[in-house]
Amino acid sequence: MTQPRARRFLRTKQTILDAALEIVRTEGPAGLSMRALAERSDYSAAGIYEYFSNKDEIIQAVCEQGHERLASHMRQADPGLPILGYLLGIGLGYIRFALENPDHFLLMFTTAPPAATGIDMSAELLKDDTSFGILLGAIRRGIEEGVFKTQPGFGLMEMAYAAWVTVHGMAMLRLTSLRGYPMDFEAADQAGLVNFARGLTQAN
Amino acid sequence: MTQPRARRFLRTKQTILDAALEIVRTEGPAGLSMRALAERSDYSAAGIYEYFSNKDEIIQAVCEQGHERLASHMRQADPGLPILGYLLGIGLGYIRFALENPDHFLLMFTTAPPAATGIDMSAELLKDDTSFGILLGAIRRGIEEGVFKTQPGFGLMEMAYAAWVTVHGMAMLRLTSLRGYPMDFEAADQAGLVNFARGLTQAN
DNA sequence: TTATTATCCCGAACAGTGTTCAGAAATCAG
DNA sequence: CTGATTTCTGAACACTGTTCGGGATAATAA
Repeated sequence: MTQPRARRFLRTKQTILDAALEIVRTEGPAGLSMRALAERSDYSAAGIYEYFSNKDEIIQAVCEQGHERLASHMRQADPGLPILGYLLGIGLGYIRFALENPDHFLLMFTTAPPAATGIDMSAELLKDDTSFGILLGAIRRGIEEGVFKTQPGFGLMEMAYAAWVTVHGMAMLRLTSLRGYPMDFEAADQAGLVNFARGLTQAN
Repeated sequence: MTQPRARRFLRTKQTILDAALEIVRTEGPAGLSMRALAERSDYSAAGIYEYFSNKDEIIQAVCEQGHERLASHMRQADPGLPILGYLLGIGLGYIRFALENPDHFLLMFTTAPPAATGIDMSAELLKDDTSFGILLGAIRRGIEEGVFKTQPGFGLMEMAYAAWVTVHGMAMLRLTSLRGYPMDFEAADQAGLVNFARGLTQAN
C-alpha cells in the first residue's frame, strides 16, 4: 500500500501531460516529439514510456483535456437568455474555442478516436458536462418550451446532431480551407446559425 | 524545343501521382512515404525529387485530384429535380464522397492549403466546375425561383457558406468522431439537410 | 560519327522520428 | 545493511523526408 508512490506517479504523469499541452499550444502538434517532450519535462525520451505506453496515448490525453476546455467555452453562454440566444451563445463558444486554439482543436477532430470505443462513447457523449451534453440540454429546453418543433424523424437527437454538425463545419472549414479567405465570418456564422434555428422553430 | 522530352516529363510525373493516389486509397495517407511511393512507381526515392520538390507538393496534387472527384460526385445530382431535391442531392453527393473515400477526404480537409493563397482561392473557389461553384449555382437558382428567401446579411454567399458548412460538418464528424456510433446517419443527415432548407425557404 | 551538354536517375548519407532494451540509480521492504 | 522494485537513462533499431555526388542516358553541336 504505497500511497506516496502512486501519488508521485500520477503527479509525474501530469507533469508530462502539461508539457505536452504547452508544446501543442506553442508549437503545434508537429512539434510534439518524444524527445522535445522529454526535454521540456526534464526526462529522457525512454523514461516517458514508464507513464505512457504510446505517443498516441499522450495525444489522446491531450485531446481529452481539450474537450474539457471546449465544454467550458460553451458553458460561458448565459443560460438565463431566451433559448434562441442561449443556443446561439453555445455555438459561438464552440467556434471561439476552435479559433483561439486552432492546433488543439484540429488535433482533437482529425485524430481518429481510440477505435472501436463505439459503445462507451455513446454513454460518454451524453453526460451533462460534455460539449454534446450541453448542446443536448439546450435543444431539450427549446423543445420543452415549445420553441423548437419536433417532427417525425427529427427529434431531440437529430436536432442536436444537426446543430453540432453546423458549428463544427464552421469551425473546421474556417481553420482548414478558408484561412485568409476574404469574408466576414463573424456575420456569416451568426446568420447561418440563425437560419438553422429558424428551421427548428418552423413546423413543416 | 524538345516536345517529346516535356511529354515524357509530364507522363512520368503523372505516373508518380497515380501511384500516390493508389497508396492513399489502399493504405491511407500514413502509408504514403517517399520510399513506398518510389517502389510502387519503379523509381528511387531520390529520383522523385526531379518531378516534385516536396512531399507536400505531392500531397497537394493528390488533394487537387480529390477535389475534382468530389465535384464529380456532386454533379451526379439531377438538375432536373425541383430545387430542394437538387440541393439535397448535391449535399448527399458530398457526404457520399467522404464516406467512400475517407482517407482521401480527410487528407483534403485536414491538410492546410498552401498557405497564403488566399486571394487566388477566392477566384478559384467560384469557378462553375468547383464543388463550391456547383453549390453556389444551386443556391442562386433557388433564390431566382423565389424558393429561397434572402434576408439582410443572409444572401447568396452566406446561404452557400451555410450549406457547405452543414454537409462538411456531417462528413467530418462522421469520419473522425462518430465512427461506429450507433445512429442512423442516413436519416439524420437527410433530416438535418431538410431542416436547413426549411430555414432557407422561410422568410423571417 | 564524335564530343559536349543537359536531363534523368540512383546509392549513400544526414538529421530527425517512435520505440525497445540492457543496465545504472534511486527507492522501498525485510 | 541486503535484496527486490520502481525510475530513469544512453544506445541502438528501423523508419522518415531530403540532399548530394556521380553514373547512366538522351539531345545537341561539331
